[in-house]
This record gives sequence, structure tokens and C-alpha cells, in this order.
Amino acid sequence: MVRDKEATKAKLLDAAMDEFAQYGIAGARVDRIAAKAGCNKAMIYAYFGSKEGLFDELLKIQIDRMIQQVPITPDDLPGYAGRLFDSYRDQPQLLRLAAYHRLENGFDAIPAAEAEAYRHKVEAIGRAQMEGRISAEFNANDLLDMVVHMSILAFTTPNATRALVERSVSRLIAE
Amino acid sequence: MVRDKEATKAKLLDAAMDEFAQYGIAGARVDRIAAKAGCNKAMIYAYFGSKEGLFDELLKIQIDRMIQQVPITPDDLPGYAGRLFDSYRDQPQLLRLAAYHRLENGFDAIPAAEAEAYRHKVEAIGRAQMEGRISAEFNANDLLDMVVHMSILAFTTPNATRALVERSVSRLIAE
DNA sequence: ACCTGTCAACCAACCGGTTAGTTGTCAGAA
DNA sequence: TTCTGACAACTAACCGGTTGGTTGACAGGT
Repeated sequence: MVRDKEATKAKLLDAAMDEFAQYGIAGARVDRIAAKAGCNKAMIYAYFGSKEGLFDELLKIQIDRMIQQVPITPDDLPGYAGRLFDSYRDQPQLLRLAAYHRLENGFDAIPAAEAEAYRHKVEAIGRAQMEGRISAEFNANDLLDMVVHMSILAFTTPNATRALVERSVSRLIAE
Repeated sequence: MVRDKEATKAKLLDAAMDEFAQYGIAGARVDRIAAKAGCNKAMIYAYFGSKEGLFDELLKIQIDRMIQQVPITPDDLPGYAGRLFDSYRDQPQLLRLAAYHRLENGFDAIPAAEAEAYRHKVEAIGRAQMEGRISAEFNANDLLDMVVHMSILAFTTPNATRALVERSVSRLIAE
């Protein structure tokens, strides 16, 4: 038997991803997570404190990954929305995680890393507008809200396509 | 004590609305619903069969109400999105109910009444496009998807406004 | 010898659902 | 009008199983 703290944590996080995405926070079962990870249930409490603790750390990691994976391109917002859409479509689990989190914790309780990344993106869009590179029809904050909201279409609508998202954002920022 | 089947069902549905909207399906507690309604728990099983049965009937009733309350206006899609937005903002519980339902049951399992109402709306938009009253840039189905999706902004974004939704839809259908 | 990661066994609380029995209501007989 | 019996509405108590969480013993690396 190998003893590796980090490897065990990783296996638990991996199993937790499946479980939380499928059943939500209230519906997730700690025993199932432990079994899927091939670990003992007690490890969850040793490393993450509680079921909620495990969920919070998992969400934070996944959000950080997504932020790194899909950087914003203020000069190509339709493309940004499209790339976000593809990411969400390819890994629907993150969106489900975030949805459950928001449903159970409200608008507040947004992870600090996410809030900060959001501020940076608003600033980037604001600069592009000031320099006249994109439309200033909407203020930067609203515009980012709309763009992100569009990329979420994969979650709301069964037959949504990337092309539809990109065309919609194009029309939003058209001069 | 008064014995009134319909009144009891109504009280249970009322209590269930609060409980399911707050905690979701898995998180809702049957005992809490019964206590909040001032009824005995067994009544839930007598009248609705199960926790899920209670949820399904509740969702169906609420969706029917919303469909009646906010009729589509194919010639004023921005206004339609705005009115939907206001309804969702004033009664956030329905959106939470629907979100939990979709998370736990997937895209399938959409109540028949909702699917049929959706078809009618697509047809209404299609006619308006054929007669040249609104843009045919998007096909009717995609357009309705986008309009409804926009109205959902109340759920996704903390500081969304009706005006923002209406302006966005206006740009989507602009010639 | 001594940490430290691991785990089986355990626990109290809780959960959805059932049941045996009680009570209010009302149609219809007297 | 009054009584009554039958049924629907209702209830308290309970049930089997499950839940998140704990702990004491043990094994492996140093």
C-alpha cells in the first residue's frame, strides 16, 4: 500500500466532482465519494473537515482552472463567449457545481478568486471601450455579465450551439 | 377542526413551495413541509404519493400560472423578455424550483404543458418572421431560446435590470 | 520508538414512508 | 328535526434504513 497524502486528496476531489455534479450538495453521499475514490470516509474529514468543506475546496480548484483555461479577449468577445461555451459543454460538471452552489448559498459566498478575476475582466473591457476598440453601448460590467450569461446557454437550452452564442454576442456589441 | 381536502392540499403546496425553493428536492424535508403547513406528514403521501410527487405537482401548477400570467407578444419580444424578467424577479421561487428540477432530472422530464406552450410560442414567432414583422436573422426556435434565456438573467446576475434585458433583446432582433 | 496516514467499526440523529386507530362530516332513515 | 352509520380526513407513533461524523487500533516509513 502506498501512503501519499496528496494523492489521496486528489482521488477524493476527483470522486467528489462526479458525486456533487450529479447529486448536488444536499444529495451527495459521503460514503459514495469515499467508495468511488477507493479511500476511507474518515479521510474526507481529516483533509477537508466536512462535506461542505470538500465541496468548497473542489469548487475553488475548478473555478481557478477554468479562469486559467479560458482567458478573456476584450477585442473578441464573441470568441470569448464561444470558447467559454465550449468549455462548459465539454465539462458540464463545473457549471452544475456552480449552479448548486449558487442555489444553496445565494449570490453572496462567491469565491474570492472568482470575484477578483471578474473585476480584472471588467477593467479589460472598460479599457477596450475607452480606446474605442469595442462598442460602449453597454457599460463594461453589464457587458461582461451579458457575455458570460450567453455562454451559459449550454446549461439552459438543450440544442444550443457555439455559433448561436457567438452570433448573439456579435449583435450585442455591434456598432 | 375543519376537514377540507382541497384546503389541506393547498396548504401543503404552499409550504412545499417555500421548502423546495429554499433547499431543493434532495434537501427538502417532508417533516418541515408538514409542520409549516400545519398538517400531518401522512397527508403528503395520501395526496401526492411521495416527496417527488409533491414536487412535480407543485412545479406543474407554478409553470401553468406563469404561462398564463406572461403571454408571449411576438411583435414585442424585448417587452416579453422584460415582463418575464420582472415576474422572475418578483417570484424568484419558481426559477429556483425549475433550476433544481433541471439539475436533478436533466433536459428531459420537462413537463408536457411547458413543452407544448413552448411549441406554440415558436410557431407565433415563426409566423411573425414569415410576415416580415420581425427579423429572420435567427430561426424561430433559437430566437425564443435566446429571449427566454435573457429573461433568466435575474437568476444569474445580482445587479441585472429589466432595462438591460430589454436592450439586449432589442439588439438581438435589430435589422 | 514515534509520528502519521489509514481504516473498520461504531454512533446518534435523521429520513422518507407506513399503519393502526381516531374524529369530523353529512346523507338519509326514522 | 334528530339520530346514526359509513366513509373520508386526519393523527400519533412507529419502522427500517441511511446519514454525516467520530474514534481507537494498527501499520509503514523514518
